[in-house]
Amino acid sequence: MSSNGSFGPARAADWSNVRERLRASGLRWTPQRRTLIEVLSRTNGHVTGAELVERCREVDPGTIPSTVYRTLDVMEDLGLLSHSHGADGREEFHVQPVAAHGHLHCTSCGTTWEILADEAAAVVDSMQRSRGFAVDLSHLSIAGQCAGCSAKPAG
Amino acid sequence: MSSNGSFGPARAADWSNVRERLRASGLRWTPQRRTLIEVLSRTNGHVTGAELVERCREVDPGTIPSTVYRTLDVMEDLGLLSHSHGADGREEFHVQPVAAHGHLHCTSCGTTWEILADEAAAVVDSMQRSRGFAVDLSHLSIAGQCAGCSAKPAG
DNA sequence: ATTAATGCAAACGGTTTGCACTACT
DNA sequence: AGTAGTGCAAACCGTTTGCATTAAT
Repeated sequence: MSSNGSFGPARAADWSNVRERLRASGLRWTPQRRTLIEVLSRTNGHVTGAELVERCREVDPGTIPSTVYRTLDVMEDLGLLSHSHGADGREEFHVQPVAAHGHLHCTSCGTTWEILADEAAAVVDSMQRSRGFAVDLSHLSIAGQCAGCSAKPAG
Repeated sequence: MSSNGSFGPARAADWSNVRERLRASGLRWTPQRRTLIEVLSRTNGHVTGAELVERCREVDPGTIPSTVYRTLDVMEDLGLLSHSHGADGREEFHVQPVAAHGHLHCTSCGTTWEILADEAAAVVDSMQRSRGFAVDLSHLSIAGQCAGCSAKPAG
């Protein structure tokens, strides 16, 4: 599936050819899409749809939510994005560039970290063994208490 | 935490004494709460808030959503319920009786299974080791493809 | 008599949809 | 010209909130 076996510094996807990719599918290149791609290209990790709308507005104040969501759909079809649901239940988009990863969410301090493949190996392997279940790392979501918060007296 | 060390047939929580539990906290026993408890008492596993509202309506057609949600809050405070977020991002309530467990969701067929503590040990241990992170099993959510769907040619 | 809880209705927040209009190709 | 995409506004869906009223204690 992935072409590189290691998980070194994640390389960003090639947003520069989205235009051609769209064309190839008979789709179009518009200013609004350009704006979203610009935003996405400097994003790595996860963002909610609402966040993207907001960031697009910084670039183009006239940004319309529905347009953003529709374009996000298209980007997902192109394989440049994927989405899951965050700890608060909101849609959460992942910029594909970074190796597939899950999330670790501390319910005490609210911080979220990424879990890369090697760290998730234990989960992936055990689910495969016990159930024959193929874990989708990019949808893996684990909640609990981080080291810092576990240490504290729990204020 | 749990009084029984094994994970045999999960036994339902004692909903019969909720009334007293409420009283003990200076809270009240009302017909509406009775309805919800009735519904909850024959529920094991996970349900969404909306589902509970609907089931309550089957018992008492006059059920009001806000009342249900408010009572669910109370039940959670009493420790009889917990909640997390399902694959579709909706609130998902868990009837506590069953040992703490996570969820395994097949994105192909939509089925959801429960992951009990022994199965999750690999995850819990590895996160503890690598990050000092204390995984909250009841919020663990893993998505991917189940054995059956992985086997199929992928329709 | 207290005051927790209810019913109602409106608000909310993120996301989706219908449709006439615009603009990419 | 043809049709994908946009803007807009309204709908949606689950959930939350404010407030006057009701009812458990």
